[in-house]
Amino acid sequence: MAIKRITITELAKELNTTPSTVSRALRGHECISREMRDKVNDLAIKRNYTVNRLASSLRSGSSKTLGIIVPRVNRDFFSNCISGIEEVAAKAGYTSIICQTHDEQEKEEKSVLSLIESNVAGILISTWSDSSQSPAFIEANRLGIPVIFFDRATKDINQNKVVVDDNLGAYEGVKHLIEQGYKRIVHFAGPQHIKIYNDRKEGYLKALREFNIPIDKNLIVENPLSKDIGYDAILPFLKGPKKADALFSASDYAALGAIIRIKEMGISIPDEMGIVGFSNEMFTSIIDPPMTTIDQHSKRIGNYAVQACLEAIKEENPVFKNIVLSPTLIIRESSLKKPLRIINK
Amino acid sequence: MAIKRITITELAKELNTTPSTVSRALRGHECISREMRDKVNDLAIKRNYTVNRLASSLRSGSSKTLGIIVPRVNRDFFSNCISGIEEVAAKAGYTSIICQTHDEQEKEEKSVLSLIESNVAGILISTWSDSSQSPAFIEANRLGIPVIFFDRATKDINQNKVVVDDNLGAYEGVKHLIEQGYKRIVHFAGPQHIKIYNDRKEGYLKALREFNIPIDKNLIVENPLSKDIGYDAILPFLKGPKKADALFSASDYAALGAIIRIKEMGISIPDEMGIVGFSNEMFTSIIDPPMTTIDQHSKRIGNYAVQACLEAIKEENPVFKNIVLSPTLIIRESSLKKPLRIINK
DNA sequence: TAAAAATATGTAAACGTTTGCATGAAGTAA
DNA sequence: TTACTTCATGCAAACGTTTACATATTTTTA
Repeated sequence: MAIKRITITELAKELNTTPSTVSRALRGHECISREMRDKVNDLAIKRNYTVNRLASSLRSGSSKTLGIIVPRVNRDFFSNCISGIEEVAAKAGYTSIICQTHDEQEKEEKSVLSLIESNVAGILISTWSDSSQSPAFIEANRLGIPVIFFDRATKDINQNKVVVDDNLGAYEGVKHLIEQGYKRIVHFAGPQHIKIYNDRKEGYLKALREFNIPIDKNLIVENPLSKDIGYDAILPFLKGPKKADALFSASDYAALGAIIRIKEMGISIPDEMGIVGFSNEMFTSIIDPPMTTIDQHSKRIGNYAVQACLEAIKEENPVFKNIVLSPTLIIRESSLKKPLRIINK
Repeated sequence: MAIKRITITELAKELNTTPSTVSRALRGHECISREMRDKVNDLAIKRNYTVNRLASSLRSGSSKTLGIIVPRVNRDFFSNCISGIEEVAAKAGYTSIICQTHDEQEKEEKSVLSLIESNVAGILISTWSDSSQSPAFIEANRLGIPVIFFDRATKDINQNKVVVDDNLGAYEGVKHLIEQGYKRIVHFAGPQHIKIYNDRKEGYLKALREFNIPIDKNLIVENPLSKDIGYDAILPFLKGPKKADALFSASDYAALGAIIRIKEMGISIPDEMGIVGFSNEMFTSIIDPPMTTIDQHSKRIGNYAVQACLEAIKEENPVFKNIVLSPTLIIRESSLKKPLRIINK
């Protein structure tokens, strides 16, 4: 069935020249005469020649493929990062392989190894963070394959990172709640071994301290932050001794679950309960009420990450980069107790 | 900087044997003694050996990589298809390269060519449909690279397809609206050169005919079905001579835009206006009111598509497959005018 | 005990490129 | 004319595997 693809050698034969000349002509090597270059290119088009990247990469040792690893592609945040990466990568002639880990560390390890096997030129990863010392990463480092952590970065200083100032974002969000008059603010904190969640919690604490609001550890819930978990986790805070008047969730999804529960209980948002989420997922603007959240400039993160990666690929002795973007608070109805001032759609 | 990776040849030297033996041992060839096999595997692990897939694929001519092309990854429908594909693909030892076209035909062409250059074993694609005769696909066919169209399939009979019965889905959705007592049903139809949108329109017409509801062409709007477009497109039908009492949208996103507008105008859903969307995007269950929509079993589509692909890769003289799944109507509040009977969450 | 069969390993070519070096032709300077 | 450049192309090895075929060793059979 499979017809063999046409090769450089066949083109060469047909033109009574050699593979090396054809190869050089196709890549626009300047030491090939204009006449020969045109002849080769014309025939290549006529014969539907496509380069065999396997052979090309194998010989040249450089692969024009980037690996992207994310927990899952169907989060707006990640798919926007991916768009940001591909945008820049495509311009530089790179293709990308996308892997999903579903937040499983084992899959992350496997993905990295698989990308190494595929000879990627660089790896862009957003996931289990503290794994920068796991065997797969050590191997990537040993082989000189640059690894760029984006969003969820390792604490390790000697790594390339593009992150958002999560601490600042959380601080802004909580400060906003406090300014709106909320006092007992629940915090849905993610797993604390992941740096972003740790930073968000710190930002939460910082805002409370600054406004002299006593810190109540009972208000801090550490959980994996899914919609369903949010739905359950908010319950203890809706009445009884632990009753709170606001929620700052480190994830929009968990906040969503909470909102569903709160509405079911007939509690009013934002009057009785203010809500601030994190990530500016698409749904936050369309639910009822629209949710205040923190935008992380996901696409820009992708842009910067791939730029850093391409630089690291080029440079001989690359220096580790640490790029920090400032997030933006997007205020919507879910946290606007005071008379309405600004609403960003 | 880059340290060269360890090769099969170096393993061979260290064991005083040859590359061929090592190669066979690593792949568990049965003609290698157990003793040798163990020795090789132990050393490979010790030295962090990873196979070089470029070399391997180049030599063997088979690549264990699949190409996936979708309009965009951040649609629940597509990301679920992708999960469905990867699930099965990973089990069979395949990696996948994901490309986004953003609904641009040129990007689709480029993606296909790029996948061919990357020597993928097969291509799974959901996009501009009628391009099955474009140069890139002809080339893929010529090279014997199986192409599986999923969801958005070409009309061309001689192609592999995994689709949902869009006609049936639309029919069920519209029938449901009629049974609820709605009479003037607007249809947001997508671009009609895309088969799925054409089928959905046919399903809409079929239901009307069956219930003897006169077909009013003014109620059919053909547009690219984004949220913003839906927001604008519903306007003419909310008052005046064209006033309608229901919307069947071929896309959840356009329906969402319409809902936002309808609520802004103070019109009640579902009492004054019933809504049915298409695709069961995640947000349809959480907006207010929850939207009735049609689930396409996206993950299953992915499963079937990759199965068909793997079969086509194996077989010598593959037969074209045409798999059709039945969609499921998910009834929620947006279309329940009559006293509530069933609500699927 | 010789021959045949089975088992384990080695040899060398091949996959389609790229690239350092060599070669030949044409042009320029002395 | 000779020698030195410059320009365009060819030669051949290399990238890291896989694999058909050959060889060497052991076991079985007559």
